[in-house]
Amino acid sequence: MAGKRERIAIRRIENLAARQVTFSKRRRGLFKKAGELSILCDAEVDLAVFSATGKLFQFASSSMNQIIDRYNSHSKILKKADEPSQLDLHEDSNCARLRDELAEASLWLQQMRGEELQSLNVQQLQALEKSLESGLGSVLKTKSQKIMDQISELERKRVQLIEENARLKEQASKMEMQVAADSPAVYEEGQSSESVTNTSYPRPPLDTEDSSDTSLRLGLPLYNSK
Amino acid sequence: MAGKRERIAIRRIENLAARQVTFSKRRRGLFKKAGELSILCDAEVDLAVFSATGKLFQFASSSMNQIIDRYNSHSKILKKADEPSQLDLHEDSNCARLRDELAEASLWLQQMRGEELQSLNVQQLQALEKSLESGLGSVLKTKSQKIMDQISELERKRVQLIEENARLKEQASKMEMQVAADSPAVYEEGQSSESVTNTSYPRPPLDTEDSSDTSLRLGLPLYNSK
DNA sequence: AGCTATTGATAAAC
DNA sequence: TGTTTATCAATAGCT
Repeated sequence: MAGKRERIAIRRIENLAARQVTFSKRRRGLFKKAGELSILCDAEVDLAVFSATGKLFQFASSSMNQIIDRYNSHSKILKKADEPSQLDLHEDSNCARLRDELAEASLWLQQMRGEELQSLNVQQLQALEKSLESGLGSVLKTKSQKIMDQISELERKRVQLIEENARLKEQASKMEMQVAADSPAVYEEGQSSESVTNTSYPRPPLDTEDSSDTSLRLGLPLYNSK
Repeated sequence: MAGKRERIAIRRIENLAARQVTFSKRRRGLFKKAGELSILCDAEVDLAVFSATGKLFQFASSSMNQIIDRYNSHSKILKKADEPSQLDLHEDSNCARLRDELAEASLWLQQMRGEELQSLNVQQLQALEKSLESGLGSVLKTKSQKIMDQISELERKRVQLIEENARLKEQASKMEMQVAADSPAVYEEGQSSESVTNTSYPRPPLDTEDSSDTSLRLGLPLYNSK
């Protein structure tokens, strides 16, 4: 009949229909397991899944997140029916206001992230676009400034090191001459002479420790939580 | 050896040790499946799990949520750890968490608007930049789509009106001929003839009512989601 | 949407 | 916590 199942690699399913079917199946499985974990282990589990088409599916074991669900789907009615008194009796007006504000803020955050946009009209979308462009501009400006600051700081440290290096080389040179005066037969001047010359034309390898630190913070990601 | 597995009922595991073991195992399983779903189906998956002791575990498939994790998890953990019993302080902890969440959301909204950026490091700024670009892309896409939809709708209505206009003009023409037959001495044909001709070359003023309606929806706000 | 053969998850024991 | 094993549960490929 059916079911010559094979293991599948965990990478994006290219076929659209197959991807949608798998999404539907696995999503239900995930939500089921989320619910089981919250019940079995007395844990709070908040789960949100956005399909590639932007549709939102949400699970929340806590009452607070159930409130946010109100904005999105049907789940409120179901959850409320399960525990009607738990929530309604304990909430004062202050709490209710907080919830509303949070729900609104959440919706705004979603929309700034490009989700839940269908309910907005063209003018609202344009306002959002303007806001995002403006924010992006500030972010880019701040980032540039921070990077420039780091470069300046790096340059300052580099100059400092060069000066220190020159001092040290001069010191070494003096000591060497002293040593040479004590035992004139031995020649070891070549290396230190070259080093002193180099301080006039500083080269990258000099500030090894400092530059590696800075370049990490500048460009490369250190962590990936996924 | 080991492993005479039995099915278990989905209810709170009373034994603490067993509950913790199960929490650890099932949590890992849940996060694994969350990751698989996000990759396989190109979906965004955000998952947060609080243990009964208040420890937070989070998974997020989007870059922004990864940053949110790092940015906020510390305070969340501290806040949660302060609450000893969830039964006694259920109401208070709810409110406290609401306040925390709201504060976090507000900060994020500010930062997405380009404010309060100084506390972020370059890496966080870069993630924010990426998120804003992504959101902006979605907004532009949605806006374009909405505008195109409105144009299509407008075109559809226009065609409809042209057809209706043609029908009406034909009808009028017939009635006129009838009238002319009744009183042949009176000449009034010029106007109607011109109108019929015009249906072949539709002009803007024809769809007055419809175009004003559409331009309103295009440019001016009709609704406000708040 | 249903149906199975398989893979995958995990309860129990160490 | 990590490992192992026997079982149960989820689901890939078909219809």
